[in-house]
Amino acid sequence: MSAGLDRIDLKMLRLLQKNGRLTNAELASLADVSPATCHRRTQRLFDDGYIKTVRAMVQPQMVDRAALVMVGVVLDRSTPESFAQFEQAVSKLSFILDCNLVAGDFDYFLKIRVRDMADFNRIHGSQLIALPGVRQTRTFFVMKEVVDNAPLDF
Amino acid sequence: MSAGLDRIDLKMLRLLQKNGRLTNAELASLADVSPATCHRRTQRLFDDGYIKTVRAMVQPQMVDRAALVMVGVVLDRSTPESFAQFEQAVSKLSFILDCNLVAGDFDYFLKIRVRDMADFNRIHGSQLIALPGVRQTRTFFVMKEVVDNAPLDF
DNA sequence: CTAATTATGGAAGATTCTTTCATGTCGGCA
DNA sequence: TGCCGACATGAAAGAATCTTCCATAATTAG
Repeated sequence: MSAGLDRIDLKMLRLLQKNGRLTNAELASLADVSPATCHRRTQRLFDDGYIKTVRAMVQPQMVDRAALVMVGVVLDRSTPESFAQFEQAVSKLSFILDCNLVAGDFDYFLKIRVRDMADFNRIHGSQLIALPGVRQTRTFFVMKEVVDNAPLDF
Repeated sequence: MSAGLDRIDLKMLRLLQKNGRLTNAELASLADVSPATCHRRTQRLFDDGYIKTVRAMVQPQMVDRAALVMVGVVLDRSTPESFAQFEQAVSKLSFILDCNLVAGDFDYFLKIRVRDMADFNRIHGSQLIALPGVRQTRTFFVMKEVVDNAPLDF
């Protein structure tokens, strides 16, 4: 698997992914190492970039972002400049959770969270179709979230 | 906005979403409350379900999951039983990060992380098309991740 | 086999957590 | 207005945890 990670590192990564609030003492106990070693190893996992951040997963419904929408986007032209312009504009829209350049019938796929359908319609009309170089969008309203942002399995 | 959350709660939620490793003392200082109050409020945010979990965000490349794929799925029949069977099977596949029932040309959208394209092809042939009730799948390989799992804006 | 490098756990001072308690704030009600 | 109850707040202090130092053990290179 990944160079530089032994069995203990992997165990710690999995534990921290499941529960980022484990204290160093708890993690040490679960990973069968001393608190001192655990502390050093955890620091290394952060310093070397194995863990990007630790994030509290806020329940969307609780902060009025219950509606999830997937949007396929086709651009006018498939030039690097067109792509770059689109991507730069997308990065400034905070309601866009995912934006991926894909191979297939679309150029980009967006994952968007908003308050409700009315909110999405407003945003679609005013901000999405106004993104640079957009020829066409196809909207897929999410009716049921079966799996949402599952932890990485490794 | 959300009932039961004042300005301080929202600030704490945003801070914890950005950095789930903030100590209580740090969070208290950033939110301009005493550590005692901060501690009580944080506990309430967890107990009342505003924060689902805290998760270390593991860099996929570092654990050999560099390939991202979006898959649109169409089922044979649109019956509740068919949907339920499909969803139950999907929930057991740990490489599926997102699974959403959508309105539009597909029944479901999947977001999948694997090692590489070869790995996906193997999984597609052996596990995806074998899911119960699948009539057709359409695969969109992600060529560039522009925005990946951005924090909620609220 | 030896030496150098690296990793490990115990120990201890510094920091932080967590609870208690007295005080302060707000809204309802006579 | 004045009183009361419910709730929130910050200071304080014992308990727990963090973080670093150090001597030792394990691993690797030559």
